Amino acid sequence: MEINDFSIGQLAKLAHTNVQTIRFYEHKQLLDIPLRTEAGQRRYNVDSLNKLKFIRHGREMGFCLDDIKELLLLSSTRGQTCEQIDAIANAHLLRINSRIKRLQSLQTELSRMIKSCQHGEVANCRVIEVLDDHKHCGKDHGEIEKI
Amino acid sequence: MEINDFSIGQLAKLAHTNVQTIRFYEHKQLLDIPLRTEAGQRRYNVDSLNKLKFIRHGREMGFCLDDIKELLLLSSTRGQTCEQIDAIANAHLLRINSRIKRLQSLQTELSRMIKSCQHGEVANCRVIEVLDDHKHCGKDHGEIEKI
DNA sequence: CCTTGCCCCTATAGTCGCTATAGCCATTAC
DNA sequence: GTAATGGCTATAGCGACTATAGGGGCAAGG
Repeated sequence: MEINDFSIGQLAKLAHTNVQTIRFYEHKQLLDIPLRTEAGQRRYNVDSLNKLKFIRHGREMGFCLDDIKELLLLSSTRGQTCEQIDAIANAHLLRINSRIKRLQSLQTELSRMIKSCQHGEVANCRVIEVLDDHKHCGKDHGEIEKI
Repeated sequence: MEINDFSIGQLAKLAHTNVQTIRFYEHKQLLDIPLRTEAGQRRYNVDSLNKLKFIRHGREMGFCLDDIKELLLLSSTRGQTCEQIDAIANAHLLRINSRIKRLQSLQTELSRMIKSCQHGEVANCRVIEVLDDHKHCGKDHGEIEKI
């Protein structure tokens, strides 16, 4: 394997990704269309590897692919201020914050529910009671946020 | 609208759901197959409504449909202990706890990153730097948990 | 009588970020 | 010769819906 010419399998190993994911990113236009060998196999270089690693880092931090696409674009326009980059990061942070809040209130509700269950018969099970409960019905049952 | 015979649209309103979701739950066998009018329209009663509300409450608490299916089943087997119910709830609580932890560490990392950005040029942007960073490469890049 | 509007029906595709499968081709080792 | 490996494309699957296309029935208004 030369340092600047590897197959999709080699690229996958180097980036700790798997092969289908790379083809998927190509399809989604996050990775450029690579050169091909005569036999039709994709060939990559260190630039592809760096781009792929960038994408994976972004994913590890929870950015969606659209954000990452934008970040990739912005990151290559050296010479401008990073306002837009910061905006994307900040928006992401806000999403994370609200998701944490949502999960924490679920956590509270769930543990209270579980604690108050007497572990007796199903008929008296507190968990079922809560789920059966219609007290809160008719209120704001909008979208159920992703948890 | 009689109290014990309503259309899918009426049921949807009563449960603050939408019509397709009801058909979807039927397809997924969470709701029983309803009776039909001569014209082929679904007809529901209060039992269907209660079951649907149960499902929605479960979803609001973050249970997945498989869990809810199980909970529905267990809730109708009156006379047994609620061990299995508690197990489902506890497993769910654990999932929520670990998701909170994951999100909190992302939160920390993200806000540190944003804070340390000097809001200058893209070339020096701390956000891009972190995403470009290969220090952590080669370590445990397993699955990316859902956030 | 005809149109408009509303509600219902089925079947199918789209979301997101992959993962997995089927079925094929090319290279390499034995 | 043949088996293993790794590449290719195209397509389906996950979860929990949502949305769309294309159709039918029924009542009120013109």
